[in-house]
Amino acid sequence: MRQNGYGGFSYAHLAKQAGIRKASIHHHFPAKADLGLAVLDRYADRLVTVLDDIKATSRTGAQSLQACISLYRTALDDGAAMCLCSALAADQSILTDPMSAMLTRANGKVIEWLETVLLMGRQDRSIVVPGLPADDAVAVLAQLQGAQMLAKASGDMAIFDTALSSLQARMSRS
Amino acid sequence: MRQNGYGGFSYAHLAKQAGIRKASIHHHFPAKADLGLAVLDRYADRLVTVLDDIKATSRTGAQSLQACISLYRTALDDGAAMCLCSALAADQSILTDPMSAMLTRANGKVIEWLETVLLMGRQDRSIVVPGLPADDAVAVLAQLQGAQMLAKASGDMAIFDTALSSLQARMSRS
DNA sequence: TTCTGTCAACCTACTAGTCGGTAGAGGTAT
DNA sequence: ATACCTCTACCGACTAGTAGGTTGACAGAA
Repeated sequence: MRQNGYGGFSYAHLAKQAGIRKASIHHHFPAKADLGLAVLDRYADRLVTVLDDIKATSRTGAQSLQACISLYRTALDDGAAMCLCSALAADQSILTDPMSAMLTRANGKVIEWLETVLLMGRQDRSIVVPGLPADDAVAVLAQLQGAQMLAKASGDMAIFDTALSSLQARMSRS
Repeated sequence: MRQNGYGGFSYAHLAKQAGIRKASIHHHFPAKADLGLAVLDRYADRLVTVLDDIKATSRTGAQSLQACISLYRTALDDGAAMCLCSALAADQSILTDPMSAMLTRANGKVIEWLETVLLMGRQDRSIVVPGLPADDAVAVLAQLQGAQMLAKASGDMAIFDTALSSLQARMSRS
């Protein structure tokens, strides 16, 4: 799903990779939407866990944000994939309502996390936050996801870091 | 293509909307990739034209950038669609090489335009440009495309403006 | 121990429908 | 006559999804 989007992967393709038959997947996930929802649910859970781990082991807000950026760069996987939330956004028109709602919730969780990190960074003077942290958090997520898209589209991973240059400029080295 | 991506639209769907048969489209565009390339080519041309028009009728860099933001907001079409370059990025894995190359070129054109606008804005003091305009242009495009994605994913168009808050903060009112 | 029933997991084989693409007939305007 | 365009009818491959059978592990009773 992260490589080809929601409409771009099939039970047949999945079955071949897993070494089982299509029907066996249908046994566990009757409809494609069930599988999609389960994958997104697990993804959102894991993402929150990783982000919370980052915050727990970082001393400054900038350190947290830097680790988050690295996470999104790694998720690019040399242009093969992107963050699931970005990949699903493009296929939003074919998503079921539960999936669409969970996608919004997942994005919301990341935005919340970014907001706390920006607040922390403002307090410890490691990040420059011009406006409301709640608004800026949305802007940062947009820049992260947009950077992934530009890098994936061109196949040039260096674009990812360039697209985050204005964000890096707001952070102090540590 | 802007609504459902490259893999998400079909000759059958297109034929029904156009009121002709599938085969007639194949007469003009033998393969789907031919149609995709033609659409992207025309899109890139028109985009450049519109952007140049904007620059010609704007007095300051900020005015140009503001008009560009409006353009991307309009392109969202209440969450139904997004910029073709963003829509294609998600389907990058199924794009033919010519399409992929043209996508990169199209993004490059926009980045070039943004760079000149940022330079202008820096000169007339209407935009704050922290680092290299060439790098910042990539960052701005990432933020624009990311803002579209977040807004489309949630169905809430207000998210688009929120995601551009940090960009707006760098521009002077006019 | 051994028989029996239950259950999840998996399989083969199939459905209806869609995908991109093709062959060739027929119409139409120059 | 000859391009040019649109059509009907079709192809093989693929899509999600279903029906029904096989396997093996486990639980309880004789």
